[in-house]
Amino acid sequence: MPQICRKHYRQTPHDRRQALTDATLNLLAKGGPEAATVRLIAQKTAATQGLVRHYFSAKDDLVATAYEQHMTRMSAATPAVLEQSFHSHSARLTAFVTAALTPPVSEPRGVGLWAGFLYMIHSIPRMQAVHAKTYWTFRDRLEGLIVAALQARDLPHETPLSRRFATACNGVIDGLWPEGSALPDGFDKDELPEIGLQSVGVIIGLNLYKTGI
Amino acid sequence: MPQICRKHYRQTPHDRRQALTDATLNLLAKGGPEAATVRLIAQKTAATQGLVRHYFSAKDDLVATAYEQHMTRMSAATPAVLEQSFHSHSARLTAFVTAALTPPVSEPRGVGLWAGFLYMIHSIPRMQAVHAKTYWTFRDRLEGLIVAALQARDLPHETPLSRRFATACNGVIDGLWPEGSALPDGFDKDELPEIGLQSVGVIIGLNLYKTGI
DNA sequence: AGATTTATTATGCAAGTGTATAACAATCTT
DNA sequence: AAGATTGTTATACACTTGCATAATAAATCT
Repeated sequence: MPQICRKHYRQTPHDRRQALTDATLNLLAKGGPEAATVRLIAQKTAATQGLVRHYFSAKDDLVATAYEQHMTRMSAATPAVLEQSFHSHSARLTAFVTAALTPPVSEPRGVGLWAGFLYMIHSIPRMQAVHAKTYWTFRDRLEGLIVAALQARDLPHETPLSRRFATACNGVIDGLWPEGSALPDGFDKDELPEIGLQSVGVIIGLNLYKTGI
Repeated sequence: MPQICRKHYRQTPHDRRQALTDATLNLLAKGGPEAATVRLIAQKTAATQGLVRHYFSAKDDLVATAYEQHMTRMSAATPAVLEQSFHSHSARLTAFVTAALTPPVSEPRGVGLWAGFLYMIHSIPRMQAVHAKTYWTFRDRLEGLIVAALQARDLPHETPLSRRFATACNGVIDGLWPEGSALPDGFDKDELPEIGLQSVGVIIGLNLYKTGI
């Protein structure tokens, strides 16, 4: 039934899928689940809705894929700072915590995405698995850094204690960045990272703030 | 055009509005913005969509009213524990923090609601105002308790320091309860409140955990 | 008791939603 | 170069959404 078709460019499947998931994330972050319609996603990618269906079996598939991609990126961003060499284990921990509380990891977009995905985490098993995996991975990595820092100073670091430390510090980190996003004008630029670093330090009993020893 | 109307019961405007906002909150918490449709809300209340429109000028009005009501309840629940008498300022602070990290304040529902409202906080001015007000009120109340507890022990409590303490402690509180909700099986029952209390204590330099001195 | 106001229902409507399908264009195979 | 495959488009469909309206029941007023 379609009579006239314009010429069109053909992109690689990888680029198309990437563009679609990116557009999904952008729309979700800005306007929530209600804004991320298939038509809008297609439009932002200069594609058509039919194309979306061609690359993803359903909308849920697209959204779950986008979530997976986002979490993977986030998970990779924070530990990336550990690639450098540090003069102490405390400095490594400091860099890690700071990275988690400053852009690009702690961008306002992230809160919108987190909120937009929250319901689906409960209903879509695939997303629940991704969430759990990334959360535990992050916390375990944090725990490892904490243990190393404590060990270097001959401080107690046995397992149940270190796990509590990691959970608490993770809570601080997860608690601070939404504040800045929901109340953009409520805090100074560096206020939240500073507070987070100081809190993490005092929780585990090391002075991380400023000195980084 | 309607021919036959069944008998119906007439409720007080207050009850009707209350039932409608309650149903809105329940649906929002469980299924997010997409699930909170006018028809479903009406159905859960044994009402019709026309009634919704009769009591609320538009869906935004209903949702904003529901949010306002939820936040008001939450704001009232935590300070309610302060009605009792305490033998020390530290004990007051301990009770306050504990209340904020245990049900009914820290119920799983709350996270869903918070996530469901997040976008609207940005787009609907009325909701932004409610959010900002309740947040600052909570933090200020927390700061007041912290100052009192520090003062009683002759510890430093000047303004810029106490504000940082309050922001950090608020971050801990806000960071811990979503964890338990997004990963229901990940933590023991009392684990998060304990960790929160210990963290808050160590941040301000008082041992709140267990002793409550 | 009759009139008026308010609450409630039933129904309708235009717009938007995700999904489905068939025609067409670009690329790959041989 | 012809055929097969796959990417791409246009269009249609059934369904849901929020909102609007007219009829009717219940309550209030005088």
